[in-house]
Amino acid sequence: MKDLLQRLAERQWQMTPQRRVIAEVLAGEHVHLTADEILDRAVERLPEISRATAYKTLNELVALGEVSIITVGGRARRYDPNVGTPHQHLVCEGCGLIRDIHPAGQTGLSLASPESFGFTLTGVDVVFRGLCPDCANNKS
Amino acid sequence: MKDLLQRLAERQWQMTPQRRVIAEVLAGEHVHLTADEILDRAVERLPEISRATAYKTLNELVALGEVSIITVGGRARRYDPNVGTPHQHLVCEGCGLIRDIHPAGQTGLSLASPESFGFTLTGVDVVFRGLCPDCANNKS
DNA sequence: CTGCTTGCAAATTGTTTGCAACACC
DNA sequence: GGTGTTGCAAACAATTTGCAAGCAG
Repeated sequence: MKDLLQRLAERQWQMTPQRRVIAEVLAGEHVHLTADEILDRAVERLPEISRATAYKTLNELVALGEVSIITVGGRARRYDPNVGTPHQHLVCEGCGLIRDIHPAGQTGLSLASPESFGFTLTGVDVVFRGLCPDCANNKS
Repeated sequence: MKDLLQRLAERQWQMTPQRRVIAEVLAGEHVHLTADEILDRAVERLPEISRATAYKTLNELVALGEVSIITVGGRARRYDPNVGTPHQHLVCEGCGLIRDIHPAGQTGLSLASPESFGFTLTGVDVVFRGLCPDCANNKS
């Protein structure tokens, strides 16, 4: 799948320095960051970017469907730029680290119709929880 | 599985009027409420209960492992008293309704070891997203 | 008396919004 | 000049905390 910046260009999304930096931060990291972490990294590259702009940009990317929000326990939302590649998440309950999992086996998790209560299904989120090796060692 | 109040009594959890009301609200509803909704229902039964107490009580129940938090999109956390019975969630993206699903087929969702990055797995959350019949009809 | 629970109010955290200033065609 | 973007500060929402007062053993 194409790069986030490429996809945005194709969609004629108006590019600005602030927006580019946000998109670059999202595309460049393989973990899933909170809005604040994204802002921190964006500020390193472009010190005059403001919090409001970061939030507005992120919300727009979500509205465009180019980024999705994953909420796993913690207080703050995290943003996942990896749409288009179906994947699941593996969350460390110790340190909050989130890894992407690209399932090898059958992904076709679905719901039998008698169980679906008449819902029109649009997606499934799967989150594995556990302890990463580091946290497993440091635990009492 | 036993009732939440029974389990709490067995664990010698100190009972108070406020705590009982919170536990009753949790046990009595089959949907998953936010802290505010729980507080509203608790206030109906016990008007002098305070928000801080509701939060403290909920956090304690979570710490005890008798209630779990589910975070699905929306801003506020929701509390799930239905621990002990493995189940999944079906969330309406229109109105936020959450239903429990007790899977008939394969429950044993697991991770192949080459994919687990050395994590010690403790659980899996599965959330189906879709539109409930009402919201599907009212949609443009 | 001692320890845990409660309630108020204030603090924190995460996110959104109103609005004036700006940049770009 | 009009449309859309930015940044500040203030508003908001959800949750947590400090602390004095209350209750139970």
